[in-house]
Amino acid sequence: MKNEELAKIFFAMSQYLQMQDIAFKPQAYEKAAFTIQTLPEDIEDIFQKGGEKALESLPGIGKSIAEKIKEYLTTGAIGEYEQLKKKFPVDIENLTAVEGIGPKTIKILYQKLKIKNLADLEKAAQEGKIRRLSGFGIKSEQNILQAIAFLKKSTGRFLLGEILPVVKNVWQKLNSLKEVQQVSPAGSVRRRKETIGDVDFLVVSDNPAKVMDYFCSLPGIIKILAKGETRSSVRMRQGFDMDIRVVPAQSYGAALQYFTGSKEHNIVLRKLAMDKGFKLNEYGLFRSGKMIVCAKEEDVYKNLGLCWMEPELRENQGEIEAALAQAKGKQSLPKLIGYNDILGDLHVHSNWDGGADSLQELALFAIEMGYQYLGIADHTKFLRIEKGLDEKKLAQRSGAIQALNRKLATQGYHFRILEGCEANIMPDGSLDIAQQALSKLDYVIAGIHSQMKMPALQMTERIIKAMQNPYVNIISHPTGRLLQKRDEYEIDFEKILQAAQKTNTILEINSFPARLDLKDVFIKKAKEAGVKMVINSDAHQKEQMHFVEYGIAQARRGWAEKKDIINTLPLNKLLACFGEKQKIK
DNA sequence: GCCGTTTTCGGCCCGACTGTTTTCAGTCG
Repeated sequence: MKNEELAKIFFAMSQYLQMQDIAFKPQAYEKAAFTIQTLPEDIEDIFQKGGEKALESLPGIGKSIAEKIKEYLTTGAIGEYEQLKKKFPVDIENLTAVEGIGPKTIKILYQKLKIKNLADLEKAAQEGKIRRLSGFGIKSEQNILQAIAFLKKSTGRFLLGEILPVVKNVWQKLNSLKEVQQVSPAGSVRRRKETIGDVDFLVVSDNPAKVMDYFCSLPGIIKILAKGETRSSVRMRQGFDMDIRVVPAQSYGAALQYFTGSKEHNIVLRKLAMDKGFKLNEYGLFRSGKMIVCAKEEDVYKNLGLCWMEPELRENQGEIEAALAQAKGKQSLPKLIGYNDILGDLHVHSNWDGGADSLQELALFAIEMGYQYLGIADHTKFLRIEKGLDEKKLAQRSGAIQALNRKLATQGYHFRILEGCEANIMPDGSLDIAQQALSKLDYVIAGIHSQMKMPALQMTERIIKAMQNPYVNIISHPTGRLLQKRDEYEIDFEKILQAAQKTNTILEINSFPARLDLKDVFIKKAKEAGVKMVINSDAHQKEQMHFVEYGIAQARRGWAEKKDIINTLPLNKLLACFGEKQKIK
């Protein structure tokens, strides 16, 4: 998959063009880069199937950029990019990663001090050479050193699962201030993106100065990056930044819309506003200089002729068109699955395999969460390291589960523990445990836990073969990615979807913060293909069952509705749904 | 360089904050 490489090149070209003060082209390259980066398909496939014409049909890609993509795919390089690199032999990607350093600064630093990379930059700053340049001073030099130090220890982005608990805590604190009338997180946290760069809070207050003081003195702050009357910015110990903005009450709706983004969503929205004779910015919606009060976000959308939409949808992936259609009376926006719609978790590990908690502890925790059922999906024997169960142990566990079900029933709980397992899919697509043992379970999950670097064709066939097994109901973490660590397997997702549809196999949305697998664009594709999904926590200790919130968020980002997710079904219907699989045997 | 139900030319999102400057350029979101 060359998507990421190409996106990187076009981002770099955008920077190079900015260095040369060229207008508008940089944005064009940036947009193309973004399109490629978020493309669900392999760009090489698109080119092979439809040639340059197919490339040009992608948003932000025209004749010139399509030609460059072709050049890269056929020759492995882009001539113009190579020329730019020769002209400015600088490490753009890493230098722009330094906060406060942009293309113009990079150009000056290269021309005056021959700075090409991070090491050069750090050295020059340490030697006090930067402060002597016109336009720079001691402060800018110090900021560069601090930013480099920050860069060195931070990965730049954080998992939603790491950030959201901190955000909820700060949110609660701000909410309890009497000077605060309204407060909400905005930005990618509000959209529940899988990784977060920094956090934005939006506040309405009758005493902004007090709020700023309070915010800048929160525990866990290691640096105040900016403190103004309406905006402040701080760096947290964990390594991420938090911003706060105070806005007037009559601007709150517009501001919340604006700062929630995404950037791409907003650009389209502002264009739409302009077309209709409005001007839209963070302060409100204006018509010939007059502000139309938008105290609520709904007001902004309504005035533009759109329905309000959930923040998780705002990625310019068709939601604006859908909201336009919906405002005209056509149900087009999805009715997203709610955060309380899940009735049970079907992927939890007990202490029968490597999990931390007993069946009873897990069951009681699930009951506390309001679940009606809980599926125990312990590993099977291939995963020795996780103490995977063999046929004999599975049979023993069955006795324990049935006994516990009886005990819970006598205690008056309307709750059922389901017997499942997470079998390992071997390289040839077979499972690591006897069919006979699987036939006795309520349901079976199968997943890949080894040999993840197979070529696309083989890997796809491997998963499809597992789906063809009449006992396999669910494929766990179908693409195998680990955020910030490991890419997804090489697979042909379209083929996987076709097979899932044909075999009545359910695809998992794994809620583990580093997995969130399926990813949003794949969820959307699965939904469109009519393939059912299940949102599971993959908990190895009971508290991790709360991870399901991240899985639901991911499902919502993929436009999933309640009807697309099988563990929103009551128990009898869920079991009937598993039964569908057996019919094809 | 891209784009088009006012279009194949002439537009392209916009404001706060910083650090350096005396009026603004660069960066960021």
